[in-house]
Amino acid sequence: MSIADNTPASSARRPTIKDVAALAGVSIKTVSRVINGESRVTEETAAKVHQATRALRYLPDAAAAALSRSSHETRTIALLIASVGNPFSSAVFQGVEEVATARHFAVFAASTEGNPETEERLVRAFLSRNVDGLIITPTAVDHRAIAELIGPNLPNVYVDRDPLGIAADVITANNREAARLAVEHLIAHGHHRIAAMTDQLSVSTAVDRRAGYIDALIAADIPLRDEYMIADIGSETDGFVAMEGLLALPHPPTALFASRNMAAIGAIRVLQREHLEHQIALIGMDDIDTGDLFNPPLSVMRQDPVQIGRLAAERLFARIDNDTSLPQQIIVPAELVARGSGEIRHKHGRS
Amino acid sequence: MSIADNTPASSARRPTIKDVAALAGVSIKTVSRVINGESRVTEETAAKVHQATRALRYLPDAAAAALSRSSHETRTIALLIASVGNPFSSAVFQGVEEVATARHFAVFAASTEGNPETEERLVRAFLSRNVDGLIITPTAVDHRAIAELIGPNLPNVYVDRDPLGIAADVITANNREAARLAVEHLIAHGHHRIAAMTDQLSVSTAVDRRAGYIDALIAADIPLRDEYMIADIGSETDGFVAMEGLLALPHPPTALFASRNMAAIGAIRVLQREHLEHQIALIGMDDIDTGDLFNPPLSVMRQDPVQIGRLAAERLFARIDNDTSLPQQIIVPAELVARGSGEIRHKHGRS
DNA sequence: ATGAAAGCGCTAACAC
DNA sequence: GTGTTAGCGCTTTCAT
Repeated sequence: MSIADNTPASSARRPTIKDVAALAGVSIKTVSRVINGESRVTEETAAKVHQATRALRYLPDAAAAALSRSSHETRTIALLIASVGNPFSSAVFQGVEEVATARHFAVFAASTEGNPETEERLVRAFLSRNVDGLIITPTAVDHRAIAELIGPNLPNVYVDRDPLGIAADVITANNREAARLAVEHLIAHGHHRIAAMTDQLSVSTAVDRRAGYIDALIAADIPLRDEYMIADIGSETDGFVAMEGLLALPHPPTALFASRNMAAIGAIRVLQREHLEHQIALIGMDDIDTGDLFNPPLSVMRQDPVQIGRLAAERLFARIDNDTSLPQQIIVPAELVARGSGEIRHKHGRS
Repeated sequence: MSIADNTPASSARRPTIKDVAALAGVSIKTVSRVINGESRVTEETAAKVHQATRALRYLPDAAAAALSRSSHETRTIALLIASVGNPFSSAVFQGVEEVATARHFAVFAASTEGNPETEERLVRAFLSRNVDGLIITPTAVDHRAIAELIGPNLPNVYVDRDPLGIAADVITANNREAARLAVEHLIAHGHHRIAAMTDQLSVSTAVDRRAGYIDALIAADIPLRDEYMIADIGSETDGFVAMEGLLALPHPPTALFASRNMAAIGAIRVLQREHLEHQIALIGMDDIDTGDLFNPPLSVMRQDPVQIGRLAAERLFARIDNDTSLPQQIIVPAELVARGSGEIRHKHGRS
């Protein structure tokens, strides 16, 4: 150790396979064999290599390995969700992560925030990073451009909504039926003046849930009223404002089907403020985990977003494993959870 | 086009920089220059290249680029959260994503589920994938091994909890003060018999919040009671069971500080079942977004996990940008949100 | 059972 | 302004 110790500090560099080979006194190919568990190596040689990797804290460079591997697989998938801040999206992520982890895949997750430009930017970013597949919550636009971008050879699966203009694997809830059941439940509790709040109608789930609402009313011979069918609810504030509007009608509804959790939350805030929470029935869709603690406890059509995520990941891995069957549409049924707010009966006599 | 068209289908392969160069009639280096916006290229040449990239739907291979770039940066960071299913973790993710997206970085996100082995496995997986930095929610173990794994040159920042045994950038809430304020608030409403639920005491946040609870009691000359200090609450069920235990005491508490949202939720379920929700005061920590809709509305010390995520990401990017200052401890204050449950006064006369 | 050489897709360094 | 060469860290192919 000289006074001016200007050895090119190898400590700053991450060790490479070369360093391991040098320390173990073998060729890099042998190190590669040991790391990848190819068996044609002596116990003794393998031991030397293992010792060297541990001594250097060597971790293989996955990107370099992927590059040289003929398949180019990175053991990485991408997940595009609506928003990291949305409990539904998080639950989907949870399901995806569960399956991906079991397969030793890493997950890139990002939010589109419903924005098509963001969606496309993210798809490009992840394609560029050589993901082995994509799970996408589609935004409300023609998805042919996205599909062309992804190309015919890279596995991709859609969740929550049908992508417009393309045939692909899709995992969704039984939106239309679930909405119909919810509204039938309200009708069974004596309601005729039933309002519905949905997302913007360019989103397939909104269309489907609205259709289910209409199905139920028609089946019960209840005339549709335009002023009860509120679309474009994209935030709690939208739900809040819409509920205020409903209450201001000459004939306000006696029940509400809120087809998104944001809509339900906004509406409940108004109902509680007006002390109508025990007068007007409400069924949400998208569960809120603590809905049982609300005043009154919130009845919902409970989707199973974790399961949706799991199934999406399983479908994706099936494609990654070269399943070439036709695109599948998988439906995860929602179930009615009656906790109170949806069982408020219509009291005849209110205006 | 011959009858037996067995051209090696170039359509199956992703186009490379070579394909673009060939189509544009230039060298690959020129394509590289155009892609990376290095200016020393004729307008005309650039146009040809752009046209070729569009025609082939070319996307550069980020991994190969990173490998050849001397810095080896991948514009990718990793985030280890407690659990994707936990709203607090999701909010942290939201803050991180916001900042990362602005810097055009992609985010690997994964859950440790509080498991040290999982944490180490994930760190290895992400190091191997050449992330440019890590944001970690530390599990309750000595982190020197993890720190050695990461090495001295890779930026890493910790969130929510102090990592044990190492000095590093950490972003946390003001856990001790927040807990003290919460308990003081309960004392100010006439309570002396105040219980506290915390996580396992190997987690720094639990220790700090418990200390704040003790601070408040000591300052008010209220004797500590072991049976009121419940640790190891790791799930809603734990909170539920603990609350049942508290109610079964000879002298049950008249107020509760629930230092995790799971604890609060479990406790409220018991209180509602026993119709005590308007008798026993409760303040949570970790906000529940819809706590205002509970019966009664839930008072909390509201942390700002999105802000914690943002600050963590900003700190990480500062390190990535070669900030070499000493490790920083950043505190994000929690604020008292008084919505009702925490303002229930002690009614003298109850046993 | 082990190693040498070529090359994955790209950028760095240097030529012209 | 543009092209050539070398090489990032690894796996593949082929030799020994």
